Amino acid sequence: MPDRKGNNGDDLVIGLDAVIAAVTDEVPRVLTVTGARHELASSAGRSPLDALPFGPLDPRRDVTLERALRGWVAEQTGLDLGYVEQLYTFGDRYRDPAERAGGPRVISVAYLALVAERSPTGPGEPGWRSIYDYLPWEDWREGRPALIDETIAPALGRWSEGAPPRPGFPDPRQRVDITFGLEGAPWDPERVLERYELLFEAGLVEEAGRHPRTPRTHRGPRTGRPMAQDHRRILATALGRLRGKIRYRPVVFEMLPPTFTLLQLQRLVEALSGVRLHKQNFRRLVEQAGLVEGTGRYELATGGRPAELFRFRREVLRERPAPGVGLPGVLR
Amino acid sequence: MPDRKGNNGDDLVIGLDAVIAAVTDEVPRVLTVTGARHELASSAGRSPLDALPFGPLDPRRDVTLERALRGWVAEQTGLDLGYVEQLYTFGDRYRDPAERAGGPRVISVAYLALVAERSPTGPGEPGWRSIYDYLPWEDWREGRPALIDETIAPALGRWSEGAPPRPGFPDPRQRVDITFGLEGAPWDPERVLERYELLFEAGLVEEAGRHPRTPRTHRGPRTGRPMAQDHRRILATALGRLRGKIRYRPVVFEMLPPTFTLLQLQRLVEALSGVRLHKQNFRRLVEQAGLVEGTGRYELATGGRPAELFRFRREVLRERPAPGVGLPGVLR
DNA sequence: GTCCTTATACTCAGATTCAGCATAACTGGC
DNA sequence: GCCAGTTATGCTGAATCTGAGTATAAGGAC
Repeated sequence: MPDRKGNNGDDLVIGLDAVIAAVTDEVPRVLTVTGARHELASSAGRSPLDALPFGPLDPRRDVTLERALRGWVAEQTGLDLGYVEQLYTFGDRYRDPAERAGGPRVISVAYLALVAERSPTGPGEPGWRSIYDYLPWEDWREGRPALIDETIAPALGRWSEGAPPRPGFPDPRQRVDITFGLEGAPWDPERVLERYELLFEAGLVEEAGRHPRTPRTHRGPRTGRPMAQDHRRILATALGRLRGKIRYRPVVFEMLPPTFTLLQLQRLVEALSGVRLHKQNFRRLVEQAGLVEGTGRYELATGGRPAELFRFRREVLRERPAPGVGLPGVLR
Repeated sequence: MPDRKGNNGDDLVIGLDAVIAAVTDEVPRVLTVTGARHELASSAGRSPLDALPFGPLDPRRDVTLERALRGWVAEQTGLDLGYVEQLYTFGDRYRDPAERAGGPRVISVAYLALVAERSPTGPGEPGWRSIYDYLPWEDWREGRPALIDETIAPALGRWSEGAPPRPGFPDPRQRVDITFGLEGAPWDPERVLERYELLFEAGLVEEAGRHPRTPRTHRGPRTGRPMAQDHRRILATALGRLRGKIRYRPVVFEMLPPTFTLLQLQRLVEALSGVRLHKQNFRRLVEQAGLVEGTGRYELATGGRPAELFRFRREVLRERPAPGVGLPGVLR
């Protein structure tokens, strides 16, 4: 594989970052790579950080950004991506630490891809890792994570006392409660990015310490597994977007086999949204939205009564204004 | 103003395109520029096309993409942008026709900005133009636009007969009906981009004819006012996104004066979404969502009973999971 | 068979939405 | 001052949707 850098030998590079998500064993996973090919500039002998798969754009050859992404993902991991959507373009200066050493400015166009998990192959030690390893406060399926009560809430409480009030934000104390669902405030599964950014501001993620210009971080406990560069921010963006999207577009079916039981579908949505759903209501909503149709075949290994196998009705994709799985019946 | 090109003298440029939207006189408008500074490469003596304001990124100086955008918008138009959000990054090859003549590959990060309309100042003849000049089929406030029945529907009908079936799409006839709300299908205000792309595929917008690789376009009647490059596609993306967003985030208040009547607010939402709303229900929804609070002052020049002036309750921005104006009571 | 487990059908109360009707408060014409 | 016209605002009843169950079905292990 030639090292075709999207670089033009000067001071600007466009990169394509991929958040490739799958769910197995009710764990939402993301494909990450580790190792030197991302020159992560860890000063001391720190172990190399996990990174999202990354590929350059070749302005001369790549016809579209998305096609370029599909191309190098296939090359590097052997994965043939199905559903792909553009997420966001990240371009802050110094988001790649190498820029400080005179490296080129790197603008990354991030994409979100959904696949049914398969084993990737290829160089760079790619592997599937739980998204909740990186964002452990996001999984509320077993109730509020202990991490929040034991670590995050106290640390944010201390931070909010000394935090300067910011224009456009309510007072920091209230902001913490609302963002993390404390003090009776409801938990909003979609505010993933807001939560990550609050933790970053409060110095509670390792990445915050890397930024020299960060105002006196309180150096509280570091939560979650860190990633290279701003990749954890990108991951948070992706999870938030995905959680929002499943409510109004039927994207989750991309992550399932052609036929599935309704409980499989429900567990998938729960894994991604991080909350539990009411079974009977979930079934009702999915069925009467016309998203699925029964096949007449049955899954027998349920541990109980056999479950009918359903398939996704692809027709609805272009049929109704806004179907989507919805989150019917979030249990509180 | 120095001609600081974001270009690095080589084969790749990052540009920032701005869709700056405002509403006056119940007409949603977009700020456009015309003229030679966009070297639109019109071969013959065609009049120069309207374009979105565009500025380069200086990789050495600009700290963030958004700040760069705010900077040159202020320089070029005198506008101080309030609400700004990143829209999408456009990077197809040849989206800038100058690329064919050996020009650099231009990747554009498009932003959506909302302002209360003011007169811009600056070079390049900027001006506010109705968004529905460019996308006239999107305004259903007076019922289905005659343009659809008289021109678009017949032309798309002819096209759909000869169109090749595409994988993942239902048959072309059905796709046309669903996308444009024909044959009893509901009109979905948010599918702006889908509609533009369908018209493009069918050769019903002028831009389609510019692409040499477009498969035999049917050369039907050209609808809507064309724009430079792929700017009309960007505008369609922006309008679709905005229509979706007002349903779940209270962004429209950025486009209003500090105090306003509920009818002003309703007319604004109607102008953007392109449909009429049920007055009493709109009022009820907005009020009980806690989005506004009365000021006790009244607007007398209503032509009838005076209307109370309200102000936006900024607190809700970080309060509730998902407020937003919503489209309560779309009249059918 | 009994017990355990999961699947699926059905119910019922409460909340929300839709579509109006009714009334209030102003202006302008006379 | 009264009337017609206009806009604002309050309120209601039906239809629909949602939340949280109860009840029943149908498999496996023993």
